[in-house]
Amino acid sequence: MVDKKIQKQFKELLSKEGLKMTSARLSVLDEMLSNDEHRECEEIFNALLANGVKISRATTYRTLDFLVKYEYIRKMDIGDGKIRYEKKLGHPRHDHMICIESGNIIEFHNEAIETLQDKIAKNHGYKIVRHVHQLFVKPINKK
Amino acid sequence: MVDKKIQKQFKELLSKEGLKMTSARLSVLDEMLSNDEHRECEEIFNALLANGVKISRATTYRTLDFLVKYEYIRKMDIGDGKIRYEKKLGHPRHDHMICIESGNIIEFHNEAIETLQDKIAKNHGYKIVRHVHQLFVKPINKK
DNA sequence: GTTTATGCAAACCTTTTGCAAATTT
DNA sequence: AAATTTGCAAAAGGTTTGCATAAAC
Repeated sequence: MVDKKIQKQFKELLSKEGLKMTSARLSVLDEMLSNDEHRECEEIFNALLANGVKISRATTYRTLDFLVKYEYIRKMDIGDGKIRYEKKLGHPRHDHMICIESGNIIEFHNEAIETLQDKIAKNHGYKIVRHVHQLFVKPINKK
Repeated sequence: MVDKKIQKQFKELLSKEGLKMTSARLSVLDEMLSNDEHRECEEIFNALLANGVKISRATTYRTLDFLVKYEYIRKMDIGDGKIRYEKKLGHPRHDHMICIESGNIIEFHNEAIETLQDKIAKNHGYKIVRHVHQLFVKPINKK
């Protein structure tokens, strides 16, 4: 179950938009905050059903959108035709390294790269709003 | 029209796979090599039609796949639900900076970042096969 | 009691596919 | 002549949408 404090903030965000706090929305929030995987909507939807939550795919999609908007979660696209969602709240900033053999997703963060990125944007007269940095890798010892 | 040398190499690559050189394939190659934009299949298909090339969407998709495989072009996905293709042959390695206000795509390259990336992968026991690095930016003077 | 949310199924949109007809070698 | 390619339209796959019913305020 979601922490009471978080639940309260969630309700306030919803109200601010004229939206209602429903059990479906709370279930999706709960599901997303208690899992650190990078999952597709379909997987999240199935996890909810498996936990006995009565919800539809449509509501799952709609709620994930809201959670992305308010930065509870992040939407990621590694270009394989599947969109994944991951927990963002209380999760440190990071980028992704994807093993092309196992499909494993490893998180990394490098301050020096971030600094260089900012410099590049600045040199062109821009500032970075967000970025995507993905390394597709394979184990060193393999051919 | 495509350079004779390139056309010959293209034909050889095709033969090597038991594929035939057709006017449709040559037209797509020509269209892709003579344009530096980052375009969707639909835009490329329409450009071909506008140039009087008789081709179908299906063949355009099929040929783009072949061109990606043999590195004449690159497939890119900036996560907006549209897949774009850009010329790769004779085009230097680069990453992308996308202006979220104008949609403009600016290319950049930074050797120091590449070195850091390689180091990160290596530290995890991996080597990089390819990477995606996209900076979503907005002009500095805007709010 | 109003208003918003939900579930369902249909619609969407881009990409892929099966197959008969056309083109290439 | 044999083999591959093409165009067409249908299928696919994931996401969105319209609408009547249900739930929240």
